Amino acid sequence: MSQKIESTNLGAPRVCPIADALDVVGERWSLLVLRELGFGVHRFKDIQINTGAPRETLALRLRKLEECGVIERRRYHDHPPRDEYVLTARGRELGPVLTALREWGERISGGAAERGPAA
Amino acid sequence: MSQKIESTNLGAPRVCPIADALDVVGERWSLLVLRELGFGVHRFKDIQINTGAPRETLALRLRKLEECGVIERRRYHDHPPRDEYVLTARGRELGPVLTALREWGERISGGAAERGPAA
DNA sequence: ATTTGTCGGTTCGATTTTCGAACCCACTCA
DNA sequence: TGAGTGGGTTCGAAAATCGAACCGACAAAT
Repeated sequence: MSQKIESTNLGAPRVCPIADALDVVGERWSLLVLRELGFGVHRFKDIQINTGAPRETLALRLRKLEECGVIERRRYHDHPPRDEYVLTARGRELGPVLTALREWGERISGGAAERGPAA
Repeated sequence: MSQKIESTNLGAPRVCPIADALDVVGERWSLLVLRELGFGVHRFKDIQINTGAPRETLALRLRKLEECGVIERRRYHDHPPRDEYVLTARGRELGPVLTALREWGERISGGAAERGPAA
């Protein structure tokens, strides 16, 4: 971040791909959901326990991520209908975000690193 | 993300550096604030306009980021007291997160890339 | 000299989001 | 048969965010 960018005060919020990305994955729990999928955890109950997300919020997040093409559902049981969730190619492209967050998080907590998704 | 990780259901949310990182920067507006500082925008009013954050929320975020050692205040005027905000070394280490988000955001929106902070 | 405008907040009620408890139904298992 | 599981949904409570208004110390305009 040594590159200096002119401040841009256009009187309106800056239009920026970072903001676009955060519109999709910036809500509470979304990135942790994606972390779990990357770890190979795909079922609602498991995602819910591992992230700590409340079930309704998790259901909302999964729905939104699916609508945005980041994840998709796969039926693993028909009676009753049971879906698991997997990353799409687009979702997998968020790997570098998660990796960067993990590396920064390791620095600030200085704790034991947990094996995470490789970029 | 080709590496397969065993699911871990310990009955409690997973302890993970990603979650630690999101505790610091995962709140609404925080990463956009850091984006602005990386762009060389340091003053409250400018950050506020460029991010679109409401002023109270922005004040809260700046305070928290300062407490977490991600940013610091610098006095640029004494009467009245006026501070601007700069990234600490720790804050600059979030560059890869912002870069990864930008790159992903560019993919999903397919729009014109805006010059952003270099990692 | 006076008035208006700017800045960086703070205050506060309204709105939105998140949360936790309870409920639902279709199964599976003891 | 009754208890448990899974993936939700419902709903009121709690928390977070928001937008409007206010504040005081200046600076700029008149």
